[in-house]
Amino acid sequence: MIGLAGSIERRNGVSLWRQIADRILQAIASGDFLENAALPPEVVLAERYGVNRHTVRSAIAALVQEGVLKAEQGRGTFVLSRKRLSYPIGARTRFSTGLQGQTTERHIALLSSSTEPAIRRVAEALAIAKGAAVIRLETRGEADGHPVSRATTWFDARRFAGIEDAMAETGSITASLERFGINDYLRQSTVLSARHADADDLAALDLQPGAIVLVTVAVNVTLDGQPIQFAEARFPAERVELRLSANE
Amino acid sequence: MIGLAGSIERRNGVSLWRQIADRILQAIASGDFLENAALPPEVVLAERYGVNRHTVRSAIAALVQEGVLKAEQGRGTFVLSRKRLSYPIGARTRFSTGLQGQTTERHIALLSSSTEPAIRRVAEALAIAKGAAVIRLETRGEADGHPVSRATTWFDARRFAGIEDAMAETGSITASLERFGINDYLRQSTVLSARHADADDLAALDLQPGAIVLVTVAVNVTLDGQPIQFAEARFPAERVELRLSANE
DNA sequence: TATAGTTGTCTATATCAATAGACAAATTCC
DNA sequence: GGAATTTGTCTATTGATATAGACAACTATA
Repeated sequence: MIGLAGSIERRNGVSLWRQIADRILQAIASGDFLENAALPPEVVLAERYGVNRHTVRSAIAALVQEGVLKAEQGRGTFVLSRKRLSYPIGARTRFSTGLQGQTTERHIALLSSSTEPAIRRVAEALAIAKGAAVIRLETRGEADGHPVSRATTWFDARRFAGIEDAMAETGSITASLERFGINDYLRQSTVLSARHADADDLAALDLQPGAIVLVTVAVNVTLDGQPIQFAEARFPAERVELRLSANE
Repeated sequence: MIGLAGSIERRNGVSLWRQIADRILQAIASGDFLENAALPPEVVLAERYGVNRHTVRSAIAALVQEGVLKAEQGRGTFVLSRKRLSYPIGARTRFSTGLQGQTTERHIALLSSSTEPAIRRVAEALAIAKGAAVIRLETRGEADGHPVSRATTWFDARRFAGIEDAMAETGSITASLERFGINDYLRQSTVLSARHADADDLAALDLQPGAIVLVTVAVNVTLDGQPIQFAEARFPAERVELRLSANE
């Protein structure tokens, strides 16, 4: 459904207020409301969704808490935050350059790093032996101070020893790979899915529980096709959309 | 998070049993369980997620209802359904050819059609005047008898008058466009997001309420760049993943 | 200054969600 | 046959979710 409409389901394990909050977020993110625009009054929303006014209030309260809406007694409820960020995905997907023009500042924060044996899917993606040592980086992408992605990245530990230090210093995957003599790389494959955010995502992305994350699982390769990086990234669906560009 | 793990959130508007059902679905879809494999016993799952056994039972009951699991008293609970379908997206995205090899039969069912004035976003996408007549098709993609997508598609009514009949006959967008002299077309842009399924999606895709859908908004163009089709498609996240291929 | 329109707060009630414990029923395996 | 394991059913209790109605507090404007 496009727009604010679409009906609401009961007894599904998702509370009515959460469903309504989702709808409102969706409408705002799709640009159905201008910034600072007033939402329809609570009574109208309640009637539109066929629920009690208090239920609508719960949804609004959650979004106010989240910083998306601002309620003013006597006046109305107003939209604070803007459209979703549009994150481009293609052969030359790069975090920083992808958000140019939409944000003034962006970087990748290294949350933690570790060395571990590769589980099957990591080993297959990187074309190394199962159980071989890999470096795992836990990172968060930030734009203008807001978290926009949460990623887990694996590198072959033999080839990229110390890449965690490079990441911590530079805040950029591209810059870190340059230190290992890789000046260009391509995205070989991306697989896309979606799910509810787990506790880790919620904390790192500053989400309200119940939020949805888009999940990309990707392999980056050198120009001659050698896999160098395997990553699972989570994007908050209410703040980010993914744009697949035909060119590149 | 990769796997069955990842913790559970309380007081978020999404019930615990729904969150656990999501996790189990995710794990099955990612291939963590073979077909006919036994799930860990309820007591184990309850401990793993830190909830009461009855809560796990609610999650399992929902999945049994949905046809994903089968519970047998005294024996265990078993996985019925298979891995997710992997739907490729690229410059030459086609419904039928994309699922070749994964399914034996697929077609697009026309649910309804209508002619209406173009709203702003449709007009912009098709590069026609706002309010100009467009044909809207409501369709469902089916593979081996199971619904895998639900789409709303718009065409310029002047250029594609009667395309709804072609769709009803052929069950294919590609075949229908051929009747209008279009033998090849490219996907110009795809924008990807995710949200909870609304009532319409739930019914058309045979989903349990609370399910998540992946949403693609795409424009198809002729080889010389003329927009011919604008579409919003919804895919059940628990049954379909989107694969972005580097080539094409 | 009234009045209409809006958000905020309160009380009450019913249903759903989650926990807790106990035991029955079916299966598997010794 | 008997023990261990597993799912199925039942009762009871607590807190979250949703409905209902009434009224207060604040804003804008006629």
